[in-house]
Formats: sequence, C-alpha cells, structure tokens
Amino acid sequence: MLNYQLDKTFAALADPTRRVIVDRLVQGPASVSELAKPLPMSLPAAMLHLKVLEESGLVTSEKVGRVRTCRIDAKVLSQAEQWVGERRQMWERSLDRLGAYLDQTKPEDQP
Amino acid sequence: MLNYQLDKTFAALADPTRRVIVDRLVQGPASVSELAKPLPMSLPAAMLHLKVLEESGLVTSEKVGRVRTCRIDAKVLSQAEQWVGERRQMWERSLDRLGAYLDQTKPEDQP
DNA sequence: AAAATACTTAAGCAAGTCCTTGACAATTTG
DNA sequence: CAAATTGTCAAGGACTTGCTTAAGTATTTT
Repeated sequence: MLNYQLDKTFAALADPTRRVIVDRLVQGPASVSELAKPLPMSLPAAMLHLKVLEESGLVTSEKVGRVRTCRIDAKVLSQAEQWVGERRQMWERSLDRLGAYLDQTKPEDQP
Repeated sequence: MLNYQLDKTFAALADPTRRVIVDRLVQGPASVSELAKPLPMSLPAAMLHLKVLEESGLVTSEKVGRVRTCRIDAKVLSQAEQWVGERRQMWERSLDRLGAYLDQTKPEDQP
C-alpha cells in the first residue's frame, strides 16, 4: 500500500527552509518574494523550495500580473497529521494490551 | 528557531520502506531480520533504513545475544504530529479570522 | 569443534538534493 | 518609452541517499 503523496509531503517537511515557508503561509497567503526575503539564499533557491512544496500539494499558487501568490492547502497537512497520529495510537494500544496481559498473567506481583 | 530533530523525523518518514518498518513496529517490537524479511531489498539495505530511523529517534534498539530488537519511541512520533497539527490549526484560525472580517465589513452582501 | 544464524562493515555506484551565478522574460511605475 | 519590480530558466558543482555485492564478526545450535 504505497503512498507517493506521503513521500512527497514528509520529504517537503524535512527541510527547515520549507518549514519556515509553511510557518509563514499558515498566517495567510504571500507572494514569492515576500516568502524568499527572510531566507538566507538566492531567490531561485527559494523558488526551488516552493516548487517542492507545490509538488507535494502542501502549497498552491496563482499568478496575477507579475505576482505569484502562494497559500497553504490544509488537506495535505491533515493527511500527514493523520498518518502519524494513527501510528502513535496503534503503538499506544499495543502498550495497553501488553499491560493488560501482564496484569492478567501475574496478578500476584501486585502489592 | 531551527529544529534538527524534525528534519530527521520527517526525512525518516519520507521513505516508503521506512514507513513500512514503522507500520510493523507499532504492532510491537521486532528483530532486524524480522523487519527486513518482507522488504524487497538486501539485509544491509534494510539496516541502513533502520539506522536512519534510529538516528531520528523514532526507533530504539537493544542487542541481546546475536539478536537486535527494535521498538518504536512514541515521543518523537508525537512531536511530528504536534508540529503538523499546530500549523493546520493556525491556518484554520486564519481562515476563521478572514471569514469574520468579511462578515463584519460586508454584512449587506448576505441575503 | 563445525555449521548455522543474525547481524555488521566496507567499497562502490547511480540518482537525487540544494545551492550558486548569469541570463532572460513579463508586468507595472515614473 | 525607460526603468524598476517580480518572477523564471539553465548550467553546473558539492554533497547526500539508497541500493548493491562481498567479506567479515559474534553467538547459538548440532
């Protein structure tokens, strides 16, 4: 059950520069140069990061005149959150089952 | 505010092979060869994936005799979930504020 | 002790990532 | 129209990733 979407989403989030861009975009939409300004790199480099974010679906953009406006797409963000959350929950349930099993098989150990 | 931990966690989760390993480990601990068996690659390749998971903190392991047993560490999983969740929430709040603003400035547009 | 099991290390290679500089649109603004 | 603004494309270089095979080591098992 391969999920290429998650590959791209997690890979996009693995880079600190791209997380800074996401941090900015969750406050609201922004232009390319507005996003690039605080970053310690050239504009083309910043655009490559934006491209990665767009290809992951985390960010969409639209060009009007000479300005491209970028915004977050929460659906993809939610998918990633859900994948991690499900696994965390499964692991916690495993631990619960183990606890219950130990309580049941060795109740005499409890004071 | 750089966070190397998140770099490593998201990078680890970006690979489908490593997500398969995580999927297995949330069911409970497993040995290296048990984890490698279903994977379409050599054992050394699988071990490299395990190394990435360990360096991210998502997985810990302990060797007893000749068997290394691996298990999930939920703390790191939770951190990743939390990062994504916070951003999703911030973006939703931004949308809410925009909605409230529009309602306030153009109430006459509502039928 | 010999053989099987479980893991580890090393060398090497193809492909991908992240950044640079330089040149080049396309669209306002003066 | 000329100049400034905003974004894009292309070539290339340093580095990392994900795999391979071959050759170990350490620990049971027979």
